[in-house]
Amino acid sequence: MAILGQHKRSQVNGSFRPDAVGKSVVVFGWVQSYRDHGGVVFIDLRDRSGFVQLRCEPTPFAEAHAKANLVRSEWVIAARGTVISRGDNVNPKIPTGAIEIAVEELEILSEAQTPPFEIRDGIETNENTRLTYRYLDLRRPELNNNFVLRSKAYQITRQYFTGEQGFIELETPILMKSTPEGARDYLVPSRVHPGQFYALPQSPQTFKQLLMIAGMDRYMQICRCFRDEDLRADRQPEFTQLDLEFSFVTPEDIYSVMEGYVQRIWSEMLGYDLALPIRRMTFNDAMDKYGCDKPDLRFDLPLTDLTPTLKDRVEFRVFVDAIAKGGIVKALHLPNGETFSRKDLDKTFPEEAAPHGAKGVAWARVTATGEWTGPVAKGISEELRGELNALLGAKEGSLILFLADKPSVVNASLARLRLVAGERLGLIDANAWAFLWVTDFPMFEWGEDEKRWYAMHHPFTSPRVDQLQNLESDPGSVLAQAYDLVVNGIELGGGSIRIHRSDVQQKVFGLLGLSDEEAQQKFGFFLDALKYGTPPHGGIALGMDRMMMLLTHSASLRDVIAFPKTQKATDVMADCPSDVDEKQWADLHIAKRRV
RNA sequence: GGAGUGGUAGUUCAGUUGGUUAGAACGCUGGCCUGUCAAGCCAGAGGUCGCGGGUUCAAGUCCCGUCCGCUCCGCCA
Repeated sequence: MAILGQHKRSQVNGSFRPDAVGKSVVVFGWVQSYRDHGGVVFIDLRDRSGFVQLRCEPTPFAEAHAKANLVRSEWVIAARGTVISRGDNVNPKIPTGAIEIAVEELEILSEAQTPPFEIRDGIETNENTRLTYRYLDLRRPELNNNFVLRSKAYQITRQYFTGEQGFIELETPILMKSTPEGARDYLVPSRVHPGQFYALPQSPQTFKQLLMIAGMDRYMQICRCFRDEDLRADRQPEFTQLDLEFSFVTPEDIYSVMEGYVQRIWSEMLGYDLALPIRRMTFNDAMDKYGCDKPDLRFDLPLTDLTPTLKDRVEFRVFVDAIAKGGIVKALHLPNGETFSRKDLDKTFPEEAAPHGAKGVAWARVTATGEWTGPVAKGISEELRGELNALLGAKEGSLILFLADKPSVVNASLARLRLVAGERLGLIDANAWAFLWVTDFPMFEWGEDEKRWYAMHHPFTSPRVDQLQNLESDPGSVLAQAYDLVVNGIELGGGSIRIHRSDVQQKVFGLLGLSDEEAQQKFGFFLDALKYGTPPHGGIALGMDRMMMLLTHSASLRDVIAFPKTQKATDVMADCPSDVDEKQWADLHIAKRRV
């Protein structure tokens, strides 16, 4: 007689507690492990919720016991029996450890091959093997639980925005128009229109703005976005954004709604009480003090610009040359400098800084009398040294790291060294949450390669209204009404107040090197729409994958995406991308190029 | 496009200066065992050393090329 069909599942396996003792129950699951004592057989039966121990004795249920002798790891079985107390044999290490199920009937639903790796937490397995057998990797409790949490976060998100804050959830197209600027598009060839292509959205940017023009007022979507760029531990080619757009708002209104959101999420997901308001810092301050636009503020260790102090007063060759070429000299002051060995100075630090363009890392150690030792010491007068000690707060035992180069290299290198040093000095509290709004980004950055301005955020971002007059005369000085939300040094999201005037939008396109004709061809529909009564509006998008990475303390995005891609953007399980039939090529009017 | 790192049993790894039959742990298979819970004890099976080429009397080990995973730079409005 079959259990499935005759009986309903009583409860999930991880939920059994002493109050269930005496109940007749039916459970389903995978065999986590079996322990055959010759007589009694114990089976740990796992499902998504955890596992419960089954006890199979030869009498009086001989048939169930005989089947229990056959089962192996990862077989799928059903069991019917009675919950009993374990008496003196309680296992305090597991939630269901006070009880077990005395099995009366056991049914084998599915046998299983021996899996290529054990389905347990804490098993180190090659990423390639894990991804090839992703369905088995996902069966591991730790990974499995990430997706239970992800589902919970989605539910809280919808409740907060659509249930409480007046947003409506709307969908935007996946097949859309390819746009210039920004990341490389994934393209989809059109069968109906030979030689023409759709693009997958990098983000639904223009559509959500059109929804504001359409009077939707507040829009929310948990949407998939696609960018055909190279991958990182925190970057996948397809990823999920919480996409939001608000009408009739200032940045303050958006900060306020978002702060309420992250406070709610961190509270309900982790029981963490986030103090509001979230700290703010301008882009310029972030670059100046921390060398990057997403500083990890779980610890301080600020950078100090020494250029004005050193200019014309220093003989150390590297500094002199850098300043002469228009570069800068910045320092990272590390208290407890004795933590760092000569090997760190000669090898670790230069190797960490090199990928960011640094040709070397100069250093000085500070003695009890305020003297310096190390390569920099010679070129610095006693007076200047005293000034620098005061400026940096350096005292006995301090280590000072110097970088001299063009600003981009100095900042990127020292930002990296700051993280390395913070970690080595034990300054990073793994349980801390350092939230930060980075504000006042520049509108444009200069691109040397094509000798033109690029939008730092995106082309729809509004400049500060009081700087509109400088848009053409001095684009580099104009600040954007843009903001990023940073958590522990990770960019969780970003957004801006948008341009809602057709003439300003056209002017910005012009600055980005789009002729009126091109602008009309690429964005004509959008420029037209702006002319039909556009509410002032703005929005933000949060990376849901990155947020789950933070909430689950995962080291990689792959641990919070069910079916992620490898670093070469492939799916090794399904073997994708792959060849397609000649017929498909023909249907799409595409010819293979001879290579 | 570039840099680094790894690829040896099903899994994680060790493998010395190039030298006998490539090892360990876990897993797997069989046996024993009625209170285990990462069960225990006994026995056993299991290898294209990523792939191709080269040097050598001899290559897991050295050289060249190539493929794949991961981390990073470039790239990511």
